[in-house]
Amino acid sequence: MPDMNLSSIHQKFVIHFGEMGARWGMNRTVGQIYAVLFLSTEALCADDLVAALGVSRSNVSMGLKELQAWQLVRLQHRPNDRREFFSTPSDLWEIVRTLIDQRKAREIDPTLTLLRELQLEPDFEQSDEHTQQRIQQTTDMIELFTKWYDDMRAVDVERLEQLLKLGATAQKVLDIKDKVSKAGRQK
Amino acid sequence: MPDMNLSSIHQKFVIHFGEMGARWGMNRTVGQIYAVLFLSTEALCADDLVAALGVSRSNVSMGLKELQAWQLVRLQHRPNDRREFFSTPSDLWEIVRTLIDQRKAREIDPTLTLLRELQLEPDFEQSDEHTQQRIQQTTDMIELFTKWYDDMRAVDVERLEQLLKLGATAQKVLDIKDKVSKAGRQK
DNA sequence: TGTATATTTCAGTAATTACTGAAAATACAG
DNA sequence: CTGTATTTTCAGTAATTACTGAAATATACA
Repeated sequence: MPDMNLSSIHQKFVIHFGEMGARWGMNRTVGQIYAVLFLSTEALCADDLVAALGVSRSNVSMGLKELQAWQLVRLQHRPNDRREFFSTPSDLWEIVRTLIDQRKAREIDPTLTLLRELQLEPDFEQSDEHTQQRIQQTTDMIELFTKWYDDMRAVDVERLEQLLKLGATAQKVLDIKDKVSKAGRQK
Repeated sequence: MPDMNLSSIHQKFVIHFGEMGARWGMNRTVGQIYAVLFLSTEALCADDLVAALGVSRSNVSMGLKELQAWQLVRLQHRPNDRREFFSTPSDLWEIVRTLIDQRKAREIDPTLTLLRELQLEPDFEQSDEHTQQRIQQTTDMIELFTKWYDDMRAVDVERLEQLLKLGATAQKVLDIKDKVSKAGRQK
């Protein structure tokens, strides 16, 4: 329950991010802290967050620690002030990239590792065709998406937009090409 | 703890999916049930899963219900058998699509809805420039990815592969185009 | 309709995760 | 060093989520 002087817009945003926090692999408090920082014009210190959210100081401390582990916040200092101030990157695509990176590291990479290990086991060749295929196909699909994303990672926002829009166009072009060659074969 | 006659490969796979289940927005049992079905050659009934996983019948029932809510399993019947048998789609890209759809519905769509609502609020215009920008940019980025994914959704696996590989190529082409035009301007 | 089989529901309990307050550790100015 | 401001740790507790067994419900068909 935010009990500070947050505007109605800010309040709704923060409460929503709190609710979503859990679904995004964090928890309510972490989500809310992030929401406050994301909308804040300036960097905030732990006590600002306590005031904004009405949770305990220790909870904010743990939340900030987790956000640092996610690399989603930046730490900075002010002259003649020993408190730590936190902010979020101003570039949204950078934030999204970090989020994808982190979730990939937690949700995809361990599975890819396991799948590769399974394929190296002596038992693998002995297991039934279906199991081998499932494991092989899953590995391939993860690798396909991973490689694509690695390419996108490097790119800036304008370029990202170009590339994603291009995907749609390219698909149409390939569709037409396909229809033409099929028609040719049939006649 | 799987206590049935699962091969070493199957066991490791099932245990891993159980551990990951929680990170994927399900829980251990649901993840394990899915893993068993995913590797199984044939459709399985609830009691097969009880035997394979050593959890209670009711737990399996709830797990299957959840997997049905996710639309990740298919229900089928056998002649002269009133039990329900479950299987997973054989097309992996279909499974991945369903997974993305579901997680998008749970993790992205509600946020997009909120962001749009916030922009329609009378207070929105009054709020500071930074807040307006953050909300607007977030909306735009979600919509960009959503539109791209909607295009990819329709496509089959071979085409998907083409398109994702194309992304990387297209990027290189755009890079070169960029360098050339920059060089031209500088000289 | 009755009976056997299969599935679901749900109250109670176990396990996990989140949060707090108090104490400990850290940082630094005088 | 000493004192003060700040952050972290952690044991205890609260809240949430997962799981079980028993009872209730549903289904097929004799």
